[in-house]
Amino acid sequence: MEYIRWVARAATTSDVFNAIAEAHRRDILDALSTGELAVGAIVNDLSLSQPQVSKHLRVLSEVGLVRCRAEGRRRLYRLEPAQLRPLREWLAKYEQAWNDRMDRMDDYLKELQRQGEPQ
Amino acid sequence: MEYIRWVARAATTSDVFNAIAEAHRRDILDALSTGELAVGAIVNDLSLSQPQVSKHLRVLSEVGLVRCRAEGRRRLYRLEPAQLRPLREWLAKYEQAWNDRMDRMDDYLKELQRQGEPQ
DNA sequence: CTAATATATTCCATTATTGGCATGTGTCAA
DNA sequence: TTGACACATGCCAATAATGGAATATATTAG
Repeated sequence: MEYIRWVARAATTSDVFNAIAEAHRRDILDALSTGELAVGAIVNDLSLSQPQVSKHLRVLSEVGLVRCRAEGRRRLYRLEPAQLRPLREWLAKYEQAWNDRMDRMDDYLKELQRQGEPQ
Repeated sequence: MEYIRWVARAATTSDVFNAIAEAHRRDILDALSTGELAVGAIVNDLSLSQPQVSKHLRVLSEVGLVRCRAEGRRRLYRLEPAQLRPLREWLAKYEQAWNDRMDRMDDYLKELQRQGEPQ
């Protein structure tokens, strides 16, 4: 009797977090942050191969981070920054923890300062 | 004569972006956002296997997102939210693009409103 | 119509990542 | 000292993700 030992991984649910995990994809988003660009322009700007760029654009497109518009035989991609929202919101949950730490740091510095004062 | 056709991938430079790309690791960070936790507590809270949690904690540790403190035979992990900074900074670059879009949306809504007004 | 251009897609080899299981290591209790 | 407990690590199988090369598709130019 054989048992199944290997379980499928949590479907890579290609989400925004995964999309921006790749440095090349972040580079592409950075390039697009200045405005709409054709695929060829990205290829030149970043010195990546054309299929490489197309594939990364596909991933970015699937999570809604970029949108495409055809102009003649070119495809102009533009950033869709609103889709960074899940990331923003996730990060926001840590603002409090971050501020708390800063407060404690502040208290610590004040304590050092107080101890340095003459009696 | 053989040529090397397969190039090593850009060293996975396990960075913060990769660390938070995994949903389970985000779950762990979320659990730690309430305070220090032992490995066993995370295992119970998230219903993950112990080695699974330890491995994810290792990744998070390597990018500095968590820190570990020994107490007896337990390891207490705590969040190090300051290390989310690269993420914050990267995201900040898109604030402007995001605001611009919001402004345009605002203009658009105002335009709709204006058109709805009687002459 | 044909050729050239721009981009997408397919196929494939390689590497990375994940999770399960087993085991190692350190610490505490009896 | 021995055993139990808490955690880390190593090994392995499966699968995902990346990039290169070739090819398909669509659009424009001549």
